[in-house]
Amino acid sequence: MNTLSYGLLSLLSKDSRTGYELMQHIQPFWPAKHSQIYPLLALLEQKGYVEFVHVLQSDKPDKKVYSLTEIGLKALQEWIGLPTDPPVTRDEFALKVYCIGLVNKAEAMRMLLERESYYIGKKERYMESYERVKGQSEKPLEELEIHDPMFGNYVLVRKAVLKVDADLLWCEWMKSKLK
Amino acid sequence: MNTLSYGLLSLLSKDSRTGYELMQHIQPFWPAKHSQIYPLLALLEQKGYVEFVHVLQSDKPDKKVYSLTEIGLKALQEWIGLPTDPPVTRDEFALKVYCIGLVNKAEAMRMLLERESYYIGKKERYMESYERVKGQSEKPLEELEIHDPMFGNYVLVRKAVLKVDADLLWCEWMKSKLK
DNA sequence: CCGTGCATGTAAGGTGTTACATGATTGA
DNA sequence: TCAATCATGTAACACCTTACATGCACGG
Repeated sequence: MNTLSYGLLSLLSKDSRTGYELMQHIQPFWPAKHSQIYPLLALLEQKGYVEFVHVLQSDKPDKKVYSLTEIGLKALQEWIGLPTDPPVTRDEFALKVYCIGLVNKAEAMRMLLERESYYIGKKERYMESYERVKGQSEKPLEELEIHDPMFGNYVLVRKAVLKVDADLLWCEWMKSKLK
Repeated sequence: MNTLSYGLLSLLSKDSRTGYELMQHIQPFWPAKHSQIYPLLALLEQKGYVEFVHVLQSDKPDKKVYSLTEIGLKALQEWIGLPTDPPVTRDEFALKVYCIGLVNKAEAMRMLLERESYYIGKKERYMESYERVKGQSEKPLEELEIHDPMFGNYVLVRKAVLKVDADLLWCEWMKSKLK
């Protein structure tokens, strides 16, 4: 049972989902391709942590809708209390910034602006998520507390926005350094 | 030639270093173990991107001090201009936060405080790096510009501090949510 | 007509971690 | 005395990405 497996259980603790949907929704937390997820779902099913129903579709391909079982829920709850690995980030851009003196100012500025617009796009998508969470929540977001179903979504969107704001602040600061 | 290989060239563009030192200094940008670095250095040497001298030591084990060659520098400069992969972060804690409603408030608070003290420790280490950079720089840091040797270090420490401050801000905000 | 989305799966290859191997010095 | 640091390397395993495979519907 690796972290990705528990991540899949985490998502399934809120909604029943297909492998395809799980693949899409786990990206912000733990990027993974479908080729990694489908075999893990088969394993989780073997262990009895999840079960699925076949749903036949005529226009689209048939699908398997997975849901969490009782013993899957127990495994998930145990995992939450266990020691948590520190986050790991790998950023190719940081390596390039380290030796940015090897290129001229104009080239460095071009790279920075490209990265900045990447962060701007990310921020836009986070704001959309924020609106979606607001729409799906019954209470105003500030009143949500730990046992509300949208609590996790809410606090994680907040985390993502704070992070991308820090990145954008750094870009702004960097631009003044490259003038 | 993968990203880690270029990362090693990036570090070597500033100083000649042993594999062991490269392993230590690349951690903040691109975490890697020595078992991954030593074989890559051998490959880079085969390709002529780096060269090394044996340095015999009596008290400590002998070492190989690697440095960047002319053609290694050219390869590095070309890579900088190439499209840059987006950063990838995998954070087990975020997955747990997503379904944090499965545990009680006290347990959630315990986990949050643990993560907060992890960030506090990180911030301390970044402040130490900041002081080290300040000590090694000839000019005041605010006056450094792109072609100064400490520029990369300076702007990356700044980036790391902004990031960890955002994380600590989120922890503070979360604590009020769990009261 | 061509690409994208939906939906599942396998195979091969590249990347990253853990463990094995050695051995002197230094500090707790 | 036990662990950590320095210093290199290999082997086995786990994890992740890319490519192969199929096929219908829909929009540009």
